[in-house]
Amino acid sequence: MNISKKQIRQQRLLKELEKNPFLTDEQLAQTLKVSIQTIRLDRLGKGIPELRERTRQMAENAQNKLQAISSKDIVGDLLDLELGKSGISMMNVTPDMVMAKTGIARGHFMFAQANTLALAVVDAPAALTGVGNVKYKVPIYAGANLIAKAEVIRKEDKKYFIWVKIRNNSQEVFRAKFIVVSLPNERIVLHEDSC
Amino acid sequence: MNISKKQIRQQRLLKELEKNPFLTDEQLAQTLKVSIQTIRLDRLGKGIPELRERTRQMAENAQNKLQAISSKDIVGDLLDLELGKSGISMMNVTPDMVMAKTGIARGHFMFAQANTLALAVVDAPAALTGVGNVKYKVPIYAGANLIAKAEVIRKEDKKYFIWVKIRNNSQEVFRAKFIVVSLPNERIVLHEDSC
DNA sequence: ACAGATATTAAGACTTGGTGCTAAAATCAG
DNA sequence: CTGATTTTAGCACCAAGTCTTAATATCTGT
Repeated sequence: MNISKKQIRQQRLLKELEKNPFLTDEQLAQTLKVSIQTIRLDRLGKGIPELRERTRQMAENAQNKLQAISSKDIVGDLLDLELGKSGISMMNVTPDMVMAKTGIARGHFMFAQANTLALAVVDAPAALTGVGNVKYKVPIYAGANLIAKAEVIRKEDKKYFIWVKIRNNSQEVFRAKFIVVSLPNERIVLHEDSC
Repeated sequence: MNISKKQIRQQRLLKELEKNPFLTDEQLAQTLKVSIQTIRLDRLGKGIPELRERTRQMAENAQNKLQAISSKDIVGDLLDLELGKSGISMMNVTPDMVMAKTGIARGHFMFAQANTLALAVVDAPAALTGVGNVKYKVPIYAGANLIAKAEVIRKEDKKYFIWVKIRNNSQEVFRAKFIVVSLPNERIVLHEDSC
């Protein structure tokens, strides 16, 4: 039965670290009521790195994720792109995109995927101007693999009319029509103070 | 002139750490061609903590930010809320919300603000279903302080028709109409596999 | 109940990336 | 050239480990 005692402790260890990854071996030893050495052995057995390494990984990881989420210009992975014509992107719905209460993905992620894909299709420093007929058809849950297809359906001077449809397992879950205006490069440099 | 030499070095130090915060004093000493002790003095003078502390702060910070950005159900700060009727929220446009090329805020942030405000007004585990007439009127740059006002303009059974307008300095920059359907609590618990 | 295996604890030497302190050497400025 | 400032150096110490070796405990099957 000692095996299970050990295993239970190791599970507890994992949970504690999930709650608070900044715990030292000493603190862990106290809360789990074993010696430091046992904690070290458990970490070794489970392949859990030491506090500093954990911290470092988190810092890097979170930094990357932040960049990916917020300062990247494409939300989702671009799979295919015909400039000025069409594009396809893929996005995985991760657990942190869903609402805590319901488990349903928050709508702006789909919107972001569609929006950025539309902007990618229009290659130009571009400002999105108008949208019509955005529709969420089915609620999405974590784990879904969303495929967005964008198509330019009309072009008038600087205005692009773009349809984006998102599917999950060949079921359409979202669609939007964007009107994107491609701006000339010059006016854009003055980026202090909105308007 | 030694004062300026020192100051220049300290500026370089800051820049190096901005590029890569994971540098040890030893590495910094090498790249700046001074002794470790000088680096330590410089850090002390500038109030820059040691590598581990920096890493820890980044990890915490980034984690918080991640949670704030992605797992929070409200994007922006809720200023006022009359359930089922109206709501007001505020969001600050930070530099990481803008497109690198143009400095213009990516549209899905405004969408997210409007969307989450609309969902907050309808208090219920709710799924957004349809949108019409989303309009981006003016490009937004970093530093803007966006005020979103949501108003329920019609209600049919479980469907709420909501207008959201976002203003920056009393200038309207965005508007959207959402149709939000409030779901009964029960159907929602089955949150494995979309659909 | 006892041997053998498994698990836990202990102890000591060493590592990284520092802090804090004192002191010497170098550089600069008037 | 002198005094102040800046830069190096050296040493003791710390946290949070690693790695190793060894001693206890605890369990398990017979």
